Amino acid sequence: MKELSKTYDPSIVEKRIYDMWLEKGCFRGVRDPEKKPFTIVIPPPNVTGQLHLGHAFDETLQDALVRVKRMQGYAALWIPGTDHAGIATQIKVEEMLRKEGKTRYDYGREKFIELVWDWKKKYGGRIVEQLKSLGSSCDWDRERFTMDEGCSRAVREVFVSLYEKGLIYKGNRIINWCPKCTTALSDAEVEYEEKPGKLWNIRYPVKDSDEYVVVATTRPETMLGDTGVAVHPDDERYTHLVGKTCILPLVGREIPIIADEYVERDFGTGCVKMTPCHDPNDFEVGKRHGLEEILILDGDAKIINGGKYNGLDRYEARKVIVEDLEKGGYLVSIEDHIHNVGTCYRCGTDVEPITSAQWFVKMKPLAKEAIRVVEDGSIKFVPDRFSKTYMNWMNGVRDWCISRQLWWGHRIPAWYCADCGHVTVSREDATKCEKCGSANIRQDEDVLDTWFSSALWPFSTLGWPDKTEDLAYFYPTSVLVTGYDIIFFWVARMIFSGMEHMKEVPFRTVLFHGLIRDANGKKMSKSAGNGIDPIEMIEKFGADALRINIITGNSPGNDMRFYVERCEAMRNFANKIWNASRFVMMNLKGDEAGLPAELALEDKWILSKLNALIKEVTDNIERFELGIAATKLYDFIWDSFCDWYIELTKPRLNSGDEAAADGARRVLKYTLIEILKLLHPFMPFITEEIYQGLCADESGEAEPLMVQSWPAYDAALDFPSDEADMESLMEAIKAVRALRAEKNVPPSKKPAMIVVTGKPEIFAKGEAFLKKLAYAGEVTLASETPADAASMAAAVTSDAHIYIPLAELIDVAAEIKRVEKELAAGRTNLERLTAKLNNPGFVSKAPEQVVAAEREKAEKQASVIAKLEETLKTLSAMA
RNA sequence: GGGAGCAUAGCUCAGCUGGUUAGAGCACAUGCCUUACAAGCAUGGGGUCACAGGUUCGAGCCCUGUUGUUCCCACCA
Repeated sequence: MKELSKTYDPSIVEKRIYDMWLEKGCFRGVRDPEKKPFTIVIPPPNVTGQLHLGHAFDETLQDALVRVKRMQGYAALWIPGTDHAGIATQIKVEEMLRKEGKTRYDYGREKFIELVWDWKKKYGGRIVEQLKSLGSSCDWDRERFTMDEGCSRAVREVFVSLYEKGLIYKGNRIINWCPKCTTALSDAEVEYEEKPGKLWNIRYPVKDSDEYVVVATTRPETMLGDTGVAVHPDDERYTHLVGKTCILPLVGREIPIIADEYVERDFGTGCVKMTPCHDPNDFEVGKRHGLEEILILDGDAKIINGGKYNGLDRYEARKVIVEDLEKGGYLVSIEDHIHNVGTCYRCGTDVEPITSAQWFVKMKPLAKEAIRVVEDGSIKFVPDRFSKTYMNWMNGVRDWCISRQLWWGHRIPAWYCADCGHVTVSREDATKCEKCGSANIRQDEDVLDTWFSSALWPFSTLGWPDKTEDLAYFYPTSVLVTGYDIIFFWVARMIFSGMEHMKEVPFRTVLFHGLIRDANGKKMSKSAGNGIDPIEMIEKFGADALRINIITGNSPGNDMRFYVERCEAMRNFANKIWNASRFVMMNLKGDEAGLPAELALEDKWILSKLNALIKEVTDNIERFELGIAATKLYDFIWDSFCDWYIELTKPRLNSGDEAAADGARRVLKYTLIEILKLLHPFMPFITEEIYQGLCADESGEAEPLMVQSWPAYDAALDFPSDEADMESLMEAIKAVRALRAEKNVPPSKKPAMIVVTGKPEIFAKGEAFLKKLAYAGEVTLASETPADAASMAAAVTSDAHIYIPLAELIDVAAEIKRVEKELAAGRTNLERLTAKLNNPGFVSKAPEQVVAAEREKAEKQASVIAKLEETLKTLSAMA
């Protein structure tokens, strides 16, 4: 045993404990045929990122699960790593260059990529260090990076194999384009935002006629790319115009009027301008009708192919074009219109739909298995409602645009032959065209979507595409813990990737958590300045306080608000545990091992409660109800153990009866150790620190708590009747305390107490407790009401009637009022219970236990009422 | 337009399979420096569990509807 310092200082302890775990290799995931594997892969944070509360939430849940399973004897493995985060990282480095007045083009591709790697080496370790400060028990020897050699090989293998299966293709299609990041985006990377805008109604004259059609648009500049006007085939207003052409204002181009069912007759005029290159629907219609495709925006969203408007930014062009339309008499009206604008999820810029040659993953065939495994429960979502979200998306999934016009990322392994035009897609870097053998080939400039590599994470981190032993042992992973906000980006893509390449689910269960918001319920963000830095919380309150704060009071999938005050409360909890442990240890002799042969009533009470706690907490964790488990631990430790049991042991510890004191010491130690084990997954540092002190041998060493085995429920430690007896005593103590508090009797005043009870054997055991916890002087047990009862205050419980002579404090009138109030409440309750018990439906249909419990309650209540009535009678006689 | 969540104490939230008189933290009130802890102890006040129906012996929990609120998906130009 080693003495604990007077106060707990997490900033010193946490570092030391973490290093100890590392040094002893406690985090290592080791294949063991005797054990069952339990695997978690970390959702890789952006390598350039900083730890925020979202990560803290994520990592804490994972760490708690891994630590529990490790203690339960699984071969637990938690694989850490980081994501190269294509756009995010490239933007960061480009921002750095901009400060020097440079762009990536000043350096060129190769040099720029080198700069990013330098940046990664310099700052990539930061987030990893921050994860460690949380106490994450990752196997750091297996740390991975989505662009390391192995992951890159996996990406290459997946790309080529999907290409060979015809599941990856290159096509000219409408994609989302971010003009600021100058790259294509996938559908998932576009965030829609409702913005107030305008609807411009524009008149398009019909050729060789004085008729015209009026079309509406929210983006007038796109008219430069109009190559048709569409009406509904059954719309009689326009049937005579179908087949004719109109003259595009300002441009003068002759464009056909076509009929297509896509058009809603009831919206606006029922005429729609067709801009195949800049609207996904128009693109489809255009394909059906063979409309010309005219691209009018370049990568920076400046006008091209637009005559005099060329070179104007899209929004400048909009202004000028509206002015020109008005001047030309083409503008019919302008209406206010709220519409959903797609914005880039990385930079917030409005995205433009643009036709462009990009690489796509064909989703329909891959979705099939991905749907099946969630439908048939091979993968379980917690909470289950997210499976619905997932299904909706997967059922309507569209092809995934995977090419990005960036430099930082996995370059697409496709080489174009300048001689024969053939595209060589290859696992090895191609040096010649696979068709004509020409060396005049050039690799595709684009890189893959970041999420393409993260989709492979559950198996690429285990060595795939090699058939490694790790892969055979640890795959599929057990649980994936992540926020519901990346269900499409990541979870869905891992599932179909796992099914396609491993023919097996990537994980059995997905535990979704919500977002952490600020105290006002707003999303935390740097720009809003409302972010709370978890590192600051750790420094101030300790990692354990942050962890348990995040875990308690939250149920799976729900968002939570972050309150610094709660962190403080949990720091206080840590302090409580610390001090309780100090108390236990300062009383121990050091030779206590195991439970004593003789257990006192209070020992049986705490052990029985502990036993129930073990069962419940284990069950809760099994069901991923970590918040409930943590709350139960909090209540047990603070209330049952500290506020009651420790106080209950004090009489024995100080009694001078060595056998009795030894019994108390053993139970204290036993219970504390069990508590430390149960709490360890949630508060790993402080529990380990205490355990190291408590269990240190002569050399000052102890096996780490984190590798001890998880407490088990033990039927031999169930003492239901002793539990009830103890609680009867506690009830009496509380009643006396309440009485004293009401009458403002200070603890220094220790009046005699006469306990009238039908259960003297219990109260005989409880005499010392009444003295210690209810500040009693002399305690006398009696079977009859004392003759001078009228001059005493009385605390009444179902098993006892405790008379306290506090003559000078007795205000008969007030006492009568108090007793009457209590009596009224008791009668109301008894009526309720009686009504229930007289209800034949209840008695016949409710389970026996429930009925018995209600009956017992009624009996107790009746007994209390009788006692109160008696008291009232004596009081009345005095008045 | 489709889907989902939430609505419980002054505030923030728990409430696990329907079963006491609905809990916690913070805040509030009163009294205590009781030899582990004032970052503490004890006691107390505070709730029509959004509303309306229904199922059930029994509903905060299950069903239907209503209102408010948040989010996701779709994108009628």
